[in-house]
Amino acid sequence: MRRKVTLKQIAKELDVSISTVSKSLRDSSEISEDTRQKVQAFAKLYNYKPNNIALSLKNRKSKTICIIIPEIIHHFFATVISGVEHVANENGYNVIVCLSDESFDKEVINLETLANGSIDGFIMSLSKETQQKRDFHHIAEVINQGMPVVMFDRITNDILCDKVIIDDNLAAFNATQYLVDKGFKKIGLISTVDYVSVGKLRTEGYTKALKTNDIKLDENLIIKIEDTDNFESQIEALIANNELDAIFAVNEIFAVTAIKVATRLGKNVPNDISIIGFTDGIISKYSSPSITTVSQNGVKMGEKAARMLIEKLEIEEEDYEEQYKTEVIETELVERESTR
Amino acid sequence: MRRKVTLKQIAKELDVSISTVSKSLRDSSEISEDTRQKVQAFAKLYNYKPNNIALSLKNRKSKTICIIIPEIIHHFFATVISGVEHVANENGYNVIVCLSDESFDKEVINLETLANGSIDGFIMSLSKETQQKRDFHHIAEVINQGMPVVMFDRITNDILCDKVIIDDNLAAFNATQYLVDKGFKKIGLISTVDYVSVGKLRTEGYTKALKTNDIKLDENLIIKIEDTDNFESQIEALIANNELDAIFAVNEIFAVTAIKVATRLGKNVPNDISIIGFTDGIISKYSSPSITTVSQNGVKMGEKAARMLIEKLEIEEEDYEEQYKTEVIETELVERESTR
DNA sequence: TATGGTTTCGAAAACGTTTTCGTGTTGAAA
DNA sequence: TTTCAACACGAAAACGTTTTCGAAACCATA
Repeated sequence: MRRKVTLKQIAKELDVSISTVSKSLRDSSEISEDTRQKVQAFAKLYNYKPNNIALSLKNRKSKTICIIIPEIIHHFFATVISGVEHVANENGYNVIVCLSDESFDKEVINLETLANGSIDGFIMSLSKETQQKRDFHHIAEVINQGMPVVMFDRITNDILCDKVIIDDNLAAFNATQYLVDKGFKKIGLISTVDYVSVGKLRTEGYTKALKTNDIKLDENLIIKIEDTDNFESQIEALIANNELDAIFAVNEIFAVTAIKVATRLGKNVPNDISIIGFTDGIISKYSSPSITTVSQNGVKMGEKAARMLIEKLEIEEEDYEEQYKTEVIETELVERESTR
Repeated sequence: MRRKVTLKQIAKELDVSISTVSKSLRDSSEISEDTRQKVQAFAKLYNYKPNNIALSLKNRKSKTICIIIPEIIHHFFATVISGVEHVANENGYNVIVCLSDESFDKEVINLETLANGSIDGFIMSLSKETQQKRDFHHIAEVINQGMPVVMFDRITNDILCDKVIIDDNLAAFNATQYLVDKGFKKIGLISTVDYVSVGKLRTEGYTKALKTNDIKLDENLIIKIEDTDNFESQIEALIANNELDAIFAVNEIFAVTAIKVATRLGKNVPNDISIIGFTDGIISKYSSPSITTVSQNGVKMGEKAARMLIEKLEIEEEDYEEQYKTEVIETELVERESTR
């Protein structure tokens, strides 16, 4: 076992100073060709690599960014990570992944433990609990300490920072309009409780679309799911008690469950009932029938968020001006088999 | 904007030495009750938090571990991350996630850039390319530098280190046996090319089960998929050209695709053909019919791997003895609707 | 020989901690 | 008054870098 070699050891071995070694390795013109080569050869032989931690301390930047997400199991978040990762790596950054598990406390802890030099900036999507409590002081604090934060997808307007979102409202509007255009009038909505920002926005898009088309809003056709455990019965009630033409579900799981329940109730998808989902994940693709859905490109969101963050990080201190952007990523309606 | 406060600043402000401040904050008995309270009050007021990087440099450990996986989009790997993350956090460690994208080069780069002080140890699953090349020098190197590595799922016997796996061979055997017990004789296999370690092992389990039951191995019933892009046609050929009773697929995607293709070919699953998958992911659960599958508990694997790594990390240098374990995580056959 | 300019290198500070060791001050005991 | 422990604190080293600045050493020119 060979421990990592340091500048000091090389210096001692070659009987020169640490500075000389450092400069030689960085091809400084201060050093004679002779010693430079000698040092470089030795360093190569012993496979010298500068210690990242020491560099971080010296430079006061870690070249690491942190992404905090509510759940990694969500395919959407996984794709975001993947986008962040690629852009980060391209620019010489590492990525620390933290999971809040939809918990406010874990979110706070994650921010606190990492905002002490370990990382240069955050990319995050709010936990459900945080959105419910509307308590964002922890985020305000790190921003106040001069650490850039980029929020994506589940954001809040109470915090000023860079953001990357999709136009949930518009996307939901378009999805609903798509169903209306097909001639459907009784369109159900499977959404989440309102404190989940995206759920609320998508609900608004749905209602707006109905209103635009002079379709009367029927509260009975709307369910807002809180608990992710036993929502199947709620969906079953929705479908069984109403003669629906179509359903708009605000995520994949709800959509695929709706298909399953409908089928079980003897309704054929899409012939008897059309179903549209949100998020173009693995489920939508591989479900039978495959699901028509609003595609929110997670990879693109991640890439964008990472780019925005890194841009902020690389601005010289002096040139810094407080100015925040909100980028909207285009969504797309992917037509598949669950609608006719 | 308030920059982070350091010991030095507190010391200057309170007109004491840095040592005094440090000791006060760590409740050292060397310091008088008086100054201790004064310092602590001041530190609290200015929200002092020790700089992690400085601590890392001092302690020569970063309290961070890195997990390298081939793809984050894979639900299985996402669950592993989640397991690693929880155990790591419980023990005060952070997790850096790196993606190799199934590329040898990226794997090498990831190892190299992080093995310089940034992290204390690795948890990894080999990329396809690495398994194909059978080149593991990069891993041997970091281990040789004294950095603990735990491999999981896609491992190699060429490297000595802690490992956590499932018994792929046995699990595949059991899955196949399950089909045999149902009375099926013509059982197809949808596997991956042999250099993917788990694919090979699962193929072996399949053949062993057939042999054990005196069923003649028919090479025509086996396909090994290399390219993940257009495998659907291969599966279609398999099903169309053979009168299969059942299929064993070595992953979810293959299984769900088999269902889709079979259905398209007019065969009912499970009445005409039974299908069994591997990995209890989101697809198996939400597919219709839902898929009977071998559940490999990713969370458990991640937890186990993290525990093994951290255990190695916390051993005192002196007590260290080179000794490696391979932990086998139990698998389970989850019966669902795709088999009868 | 004196001057001055290169070339080549090293000392030291800095990043922010922790910890060891030394030292001055106090109070009490002799 | 002297001595000695206990107490309270500070200086400095260490972790591994980079970089500034100063200083030898050398050479060439006047």
